[in-house]
Amino acid sequence: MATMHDVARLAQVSVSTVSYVLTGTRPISQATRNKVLAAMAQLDYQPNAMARGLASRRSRILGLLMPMDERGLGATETAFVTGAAAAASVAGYHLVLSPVGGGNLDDLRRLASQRMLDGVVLMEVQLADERVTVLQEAGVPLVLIGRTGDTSTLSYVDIDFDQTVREAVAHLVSLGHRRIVYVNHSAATLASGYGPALRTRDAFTAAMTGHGLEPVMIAAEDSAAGGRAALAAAFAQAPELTAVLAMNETAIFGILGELTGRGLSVPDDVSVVSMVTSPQVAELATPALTAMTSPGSALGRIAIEALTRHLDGPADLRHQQLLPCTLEIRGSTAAPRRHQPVGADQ
Amino acid sequence: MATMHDVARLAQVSVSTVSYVLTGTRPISQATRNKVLAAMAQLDYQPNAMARGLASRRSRILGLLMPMDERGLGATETAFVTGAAAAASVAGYHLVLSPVGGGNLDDLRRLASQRMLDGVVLMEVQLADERVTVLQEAGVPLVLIGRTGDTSTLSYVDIDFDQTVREAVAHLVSLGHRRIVYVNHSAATLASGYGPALRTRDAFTAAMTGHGLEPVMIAAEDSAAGGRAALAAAFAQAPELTAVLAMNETAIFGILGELTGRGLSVPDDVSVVSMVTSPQVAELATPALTAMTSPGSALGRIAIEALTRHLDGPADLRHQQLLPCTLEIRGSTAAPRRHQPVGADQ
DNA sequence: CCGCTTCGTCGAAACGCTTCGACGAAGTTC
DNA sequence: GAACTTCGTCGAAGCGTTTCGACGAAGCGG
Repeated sequence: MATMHDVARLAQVSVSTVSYVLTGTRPISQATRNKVLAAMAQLDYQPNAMARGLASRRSRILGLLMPMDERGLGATETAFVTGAAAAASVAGYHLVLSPVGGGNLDDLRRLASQRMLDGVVLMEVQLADERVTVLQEAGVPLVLIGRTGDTSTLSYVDIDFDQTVREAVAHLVSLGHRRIVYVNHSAATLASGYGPALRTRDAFTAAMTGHGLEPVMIAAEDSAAGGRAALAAAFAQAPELTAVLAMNETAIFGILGELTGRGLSVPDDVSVVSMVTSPQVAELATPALTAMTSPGSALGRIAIEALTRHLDGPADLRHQQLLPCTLEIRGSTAAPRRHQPVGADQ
Repeated sequence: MATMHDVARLAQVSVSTVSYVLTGTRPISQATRNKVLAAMAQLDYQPNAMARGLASRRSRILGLLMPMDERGLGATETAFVTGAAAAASVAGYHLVLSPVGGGNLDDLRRLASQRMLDGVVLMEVQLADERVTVLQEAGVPLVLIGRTGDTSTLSYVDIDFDQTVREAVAHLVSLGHRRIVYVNHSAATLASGYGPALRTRDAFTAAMTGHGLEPVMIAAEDSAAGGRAALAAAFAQAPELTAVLAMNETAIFGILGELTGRGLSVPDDVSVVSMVTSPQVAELATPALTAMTSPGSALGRIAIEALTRHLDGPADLRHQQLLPCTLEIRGSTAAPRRHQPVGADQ
């Protein structure tokens, strides 16, 4: 494996000149540059990443920190990852995937102090997330996917849950639905401070109230069975419901199954909108689900772009951006079969 | 940030002694070791990964090379990734996610020559895969998930498609099915030399022939529509079919939809087995799919373990292992409604 | 044409670690 | 007790870059 010395010798210049050609840190005459470039090509030279990292104190490696507590990633999280990987590659960075659970803060501290990561994207951020503190103390540049409770000082990208819920509700209301039930994540998830669950809850209340409707909400365990149970609970609480808005990607197939089991047809009897869902999953259902499609890979990409801009550029600006999910109308929503007269829900 | 020099000074020993304490390369007396350890703790010392990598010529970084041609990863591929990430973390390695498509072999060459990766796990291996050659030439230790055509010299982990298909067919046959159709990936995918498609095709032929049955196979595009079309083709070719074995995870929901559309019930009229499927996806269908569950995260884990063993251990053995998918019986298979007399299919 | 900046290049000192050879001090062997 | 080992430690030489100060050679204003 050729080193810079070899290149310098062959091109008959000093090592530093070769370095300047490579990094562009100082002006080099065209003639010299060509000599060096030729020598590099001839020797098939590739700079040694470790040496470069040591000398320059920048590894050109970014970390993607994802908790692995739960069993596997959903389609949305996977999209974060692939989007981030692609963007990092484009920006000339490497992306290391670090499964650091919420528990092992020490591992995180160690990782941050190793000076291997130029910066970090943090996934699945909780409203109060200690990992943020640890990383900030270690002085590692940081971008969140998701938000903490106090968003003032940090860079983040997140889904615009407010806007997303508003659009979903507007879609259903415009079809004529008045009695809409929101199926959220489980009570335990809510209690743990899971941002999306909390924000959509509030957004749903606001959106429904805005339309002069009563917000009905049910918590569902993250499973098909949870979905079935939630739907039963929903009917108990609001027998005349005509539409379900579901945040819980895992539960939604249980909801559909239970609906069919009760002899109700989708969308004729009950309309269903799935929130923060990937098209792939939405297409799996029969009928295909009208869904708020999450901007998954865009989130990953934008997070990485914000991070690299921060690292490469001189400006130290923080980047805060919300992306709404986009409404994709498929077969699971329609006007309610029997039009509910306005006010019938009280 | 404290360096080794700081530790050495505080502990009143030489730098090399500190290094030996850290790496265990040479014997160090207990007294000295304790002094050093105390100094490290007091200074909150973390070794600098880049410096260590440069000096030792081992980065403790592994690469996971996944092509990103297609739109996103399926649940099975995602499981590879998370399994690999977790295993790498356990083994004390970092895992970088490199989206190197089939096209940019130069990128791969560059990556391999940067000496940043101690070893590499290659996903989505084709029967004839140039990436393998490139990596071998660069001298990068390599483990495949999947297999090339010539398996003699390489380390790999793969699904045991033979065994998987055999079990799936045996399950259906034991229920009384005689007329079984295999829905494979698209003709284009077959032609491109996609191993799983080719191996399952052959395995299906063998398994059916072994039972004295005629193997009927259909290629389906990777989409719900592709599944619908495939099922139509299947009925054209074998009107009396009572069971479908589907390799194509994407197409299977189309198959189910088309079945329902034709007024056929699953599993009463037609049984469906999904091959190489994750439980999450299998649970999404109604009824939940009987499936051959892919050992996704185990594959990722084992690949990484084989790689790290090769790197850390002295033995230079190659690791070749096949894992079968496991049959998980859910609601989509049953005995055919009208028992087919033996030999009815000729 | 003299002092000034700018340009292009060089040599050398880091960067923070590993590893090799060396070398006393002890312990062993006859 | 002389001749060897073994043990524990040290100093120094890398590992392959980047980066800083320096320094001739031009280019330029006055």
